[in-house]
Amino acid sequence: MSSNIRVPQQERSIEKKNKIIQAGYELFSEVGYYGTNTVEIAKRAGVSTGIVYGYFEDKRDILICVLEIYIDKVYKPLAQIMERTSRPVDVRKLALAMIDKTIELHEQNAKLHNTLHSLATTDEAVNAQFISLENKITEQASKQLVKLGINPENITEKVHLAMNIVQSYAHETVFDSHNYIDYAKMKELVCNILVELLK
Amino acid sequence: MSSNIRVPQQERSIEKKNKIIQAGYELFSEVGYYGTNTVEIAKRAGVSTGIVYGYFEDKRDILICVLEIYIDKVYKPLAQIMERTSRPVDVRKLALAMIDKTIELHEQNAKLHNTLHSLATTDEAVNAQFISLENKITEQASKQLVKLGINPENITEKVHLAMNIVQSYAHETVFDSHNYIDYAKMKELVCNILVELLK
Amino acid sequence: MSSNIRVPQQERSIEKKNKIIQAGYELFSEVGYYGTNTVEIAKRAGVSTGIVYGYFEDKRDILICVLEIYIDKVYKPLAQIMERTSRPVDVRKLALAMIDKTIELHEQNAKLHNTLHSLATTDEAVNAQFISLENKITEQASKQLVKLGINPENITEKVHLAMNIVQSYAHETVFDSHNYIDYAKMKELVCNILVELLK
Amino acid sequence: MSSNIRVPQQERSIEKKNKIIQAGYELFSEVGYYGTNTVEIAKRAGVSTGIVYGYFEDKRDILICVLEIYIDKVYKPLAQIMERTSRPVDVRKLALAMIDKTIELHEQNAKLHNTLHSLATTDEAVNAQFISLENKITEQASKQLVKLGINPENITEKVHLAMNIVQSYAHETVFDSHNYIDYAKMKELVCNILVELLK
DNA sequence: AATGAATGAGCCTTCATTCAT
DNA sequence: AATGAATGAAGGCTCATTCAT
Repeated sequence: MSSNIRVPQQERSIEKKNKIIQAGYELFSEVGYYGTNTVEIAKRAGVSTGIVYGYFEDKRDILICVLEIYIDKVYKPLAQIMERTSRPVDVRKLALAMIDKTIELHEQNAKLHNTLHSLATTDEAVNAQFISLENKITEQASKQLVKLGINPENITEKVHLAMNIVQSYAHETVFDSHNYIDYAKMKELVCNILVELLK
Repeated sequence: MSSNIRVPQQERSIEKKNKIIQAGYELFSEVGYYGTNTVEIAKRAGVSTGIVYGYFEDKRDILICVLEIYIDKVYKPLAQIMERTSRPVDVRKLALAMIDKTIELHEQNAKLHNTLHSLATTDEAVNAQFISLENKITEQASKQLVKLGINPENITEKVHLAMNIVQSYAHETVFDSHNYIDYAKMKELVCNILVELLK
Repeated sequence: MSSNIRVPQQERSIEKKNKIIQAGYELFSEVGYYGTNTVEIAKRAGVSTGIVYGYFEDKRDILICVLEIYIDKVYKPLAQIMERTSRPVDVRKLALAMIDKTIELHEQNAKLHNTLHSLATTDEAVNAQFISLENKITEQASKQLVKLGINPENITEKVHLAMNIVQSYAHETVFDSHNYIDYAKMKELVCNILVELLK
Repeated sequence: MSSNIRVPQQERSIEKKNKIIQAGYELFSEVGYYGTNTVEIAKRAGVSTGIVYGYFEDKRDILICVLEIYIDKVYKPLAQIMERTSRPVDVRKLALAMIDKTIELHEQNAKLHNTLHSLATTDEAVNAQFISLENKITEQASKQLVKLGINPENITEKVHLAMNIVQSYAHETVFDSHNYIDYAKMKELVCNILVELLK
């Protein structure tokens, strides 16, 4: 029963719940969801196995909470950049800021990102969360750009596409796997594309 | 021991090995790597559980083979499109062809793609294969484009970026999760970007 | 240690202990001993988990107390019927009264009865309590019947057997599982047997 | 899936399945259903834990099979006594035979009987099996008695009641818990009742 | 006397892998 | 080369009991 799950109101409890989520965050990042077991999560969080099930329905429930944290971590900084942008917009500068922040976020979360994305294939709730995240980002950015005077024609498609391109690029850069690629040059290309797209 | 693994020379054996790989391919696609067990793979392949370990070292070894097949399936059709393109190049037409083929490939393999990508996070060999695939595609496409008269400046970066953008778009379209997106319009945008990038 | 178990002398404490026993009574009845957990008992009793172990040694100890209550609930009403019977005895009427009361008791306690009986198999103390209950009933009824002028020959055996037969019948009736049985007719047969037995 | 459960056709397999059931039979008898764990069942059966789940869906499934065996063990001998009785019927002799056989059966199975009966409270399938057993015995005995010339009036009720009385008595005797009871005398009383009931 | 969060042993079950045939 | 029954370690989860407050 979901009703048996503790909704921690005391500070200490919230702290403990967060510790477990944090432990899950780390372990899922390091060795994936299936490479992590509940005993390990408990150990890392510094609690007993049993109490984990005092705070979470099951292992998947921890994942869902980790996902929430992840989404917050990713969404907020990007939203902030958009919010803080004011007229007149320097699209190139804005693009650059978004790229750099996305890279930074990816550096911290790339492995978890992959793990979560793969689980989205089998878990509808996880998938739904991801979709909703993209919705939120696209919507917020679109509105803000229009407000800032960007041509509103097909703005949603443009922004969504821009987001994907930036994501792709950040992923590339972080994993830095292709040594024949000049990532600085590529960044410039990405910037150009974004500028062109939103002009 | 790797030395105990049969290298099937007899026709029948090769056939059987391929059946197992095919079964793995299907099951990993349908329910993911961790949702598949070896008994199920054997059953689907129409062989005994035991013999699976006559052809493969372990479950992961099947995955590696599935990955090879996957890579072939994805690489060849795209390479073919490039090969068959001849002067004078209509970049827009070529871009469109690549997009459509990528979408088609994604439609058939998207779930497996996700599964494999996530495993790449924890399995270096899987990761390496993916990187090598991208290398191959980029390299081949770059050479061909140069041969066809496209401006060779930063061609590798351009092609790689183009690839990523197409991938992103294909993924979006196939999963079609954002109902506020006009995917036809977005495709046009993608085409424009590619044309601009490679002109 | 048994010495750490509080013997509640304060009214409030006794009340609380009884509440726990009552909660145990209900839950053991509803879902059996193994289907009940101590957290649930505490919740139903309106006390904390911890304090349960202030009043009881362990979960089994609660069971023992529930058993005592159960025995009282069953013994007293039957004893009363015997006590209140006076000369001249109408054996048929008495038999009927006992049958009806036994049915009534069974209706309220049949599931707990089963649960307790099964535990008697593995728990000697539980078993002893049951035996002692039957002893008490048999003894009291025998004495009373003799006092009322019933033939004392083998009276203990007769009474004990009569008890068992009534029990059996009550169980049948309450669970009413065999739809081919005319329970009213069977009741008549039981009555006849008892009358014949005690004449 | 039930389809994954091996239906053992090979002799060896049947043997092994029976060994597991036998182990369950013994352990459930000795320490009850909840006092038995699957590792113990496997150990006693001389097999591994895993293979238990090759033959049975889960622990409860073993119970169901044990129940089937139990029912056979109880039903067949009693049915046989009825079958082998021929005209002219000596009801007292028949009653005695049934009593003695019931006692014998109880001696071997009383503890399991209790365990199963208690589980019937929480498990509808177990309960249904018990009811069906009683149905079978009653029906068969009734038919046979009528065939043998016993007065058919209310025969079902009479037989069912007789069964219950014999059961009760057997239970008493086997557990021999009341040392003030002369069980031989009581047996005589039971016989008288049965003779009277069926005359 | 009381709370309820915390503990951790133990349970049922799964599944990659091995082995007797 | 092939079978599929068998193994047993490991995982998720529960719950009687304890303990810090």
